[in-house]
Amino acid sequence: MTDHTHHEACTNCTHTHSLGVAQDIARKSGHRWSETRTQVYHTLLMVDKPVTAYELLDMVAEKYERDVKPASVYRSLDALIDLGIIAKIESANAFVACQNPECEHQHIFLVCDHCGQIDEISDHGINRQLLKQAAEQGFVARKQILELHGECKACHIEG
Amino acid sequence: MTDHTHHEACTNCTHTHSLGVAQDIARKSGHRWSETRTQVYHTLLMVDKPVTAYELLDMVAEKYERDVKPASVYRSLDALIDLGIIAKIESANAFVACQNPECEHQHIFLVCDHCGQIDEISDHGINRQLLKQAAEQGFVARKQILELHGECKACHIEG
DNA sequence: CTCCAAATGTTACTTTATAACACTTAATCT
DNA sequence: AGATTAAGTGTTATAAAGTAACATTTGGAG
Ligand SMILES: [Zn+2]
Ligand SMILES: [Zn+2]
Ligand SMILES: [Zn+2]
Ligand SMILES: [Zn+2]
Repeated sequence: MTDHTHHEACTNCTHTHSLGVAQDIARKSGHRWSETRTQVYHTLLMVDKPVTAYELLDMVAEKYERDVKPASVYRSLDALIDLGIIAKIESANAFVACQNPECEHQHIFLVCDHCGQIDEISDHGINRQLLKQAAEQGFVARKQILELHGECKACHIEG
Repeated sequence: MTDHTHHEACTNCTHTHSLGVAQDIARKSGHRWSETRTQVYHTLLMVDKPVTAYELLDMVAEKYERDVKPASVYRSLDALIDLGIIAKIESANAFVACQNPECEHQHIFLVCDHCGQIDEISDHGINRQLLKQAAEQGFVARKQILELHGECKACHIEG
């Protein structure tokens, strides 16, 4: 219970909790945890906006001074997606940490094409309605990809 | 008015109408039309399911016996998307002809992960609701990417 | 028939993502 | 603590998806 070495690396941020949660989720669902996954997830938490796998690779490489390779990053990303604690923005080939790892996750992403920042809609009614409509057409939906592109509040006011 | 050479190429299918419509839409919106666009669009209409740009490239190359290049295919695809007569399935890096080119197009795609076929939900209420929710958070949405993955009716029955 | 912006042909390249296989390690069980 | 082993990583190479740049051609308007 005291062996949280991968948490101790970061003393000046608020993500230790998230990392602990991530690890717990991983163990509960039969996945292992690892140094690479910690680094990838922690970096994603830090940037707090969608980044591509290769951008992430560069960040991890610099921050942890290692020569991490694409395959490793993609493997970690796959695992984190499996755990439901990060998500891929399909329309941007980018990855982002979920805002609330413990909640349901059929995300509705609002992607600002101006600043790259994203927000989420957390109205599960829409998710349910989609499921229902699909079911009425005989379609069994397992995953929803919902991404709106446009301009966020901040960018819209400025621009 | 009699110069529809690019239509006449196909005598045993029902797409001549769609091709004519496409051409009209293109002209109205200031785009030109071209042989490559005809071929790309016609091939997409024929397959009637999502295909990647490179699959499409191979089909066009074989069907029209030409050495078409990626850049050309992508250019045509971009143009056809601009016209609103085809759509990209972001979560599959694939392209598909719209079922009804003349209608509004904020598509809701149902992608069968088993057979690759797609269907659409045509409940515009969902699109409106998304727009509204986004607006309430100060987000101005210009484009919606809505893709549900799962199993279509046919595949679900078969098991 | 002329004209020229729009589109294409071509080459080379970037970005995104995965396969294969030897090696290492996290978690479990003595 | 030490052994066990499936899960995960390192590494190399390559596939798949998409774009830049620039010379050439062409759709369609006048
Ligand atoms: Zn931290
Ligand atoms: Zn913005
Ligand atoms: Zn035809
Ligand atoms: Zn199916």
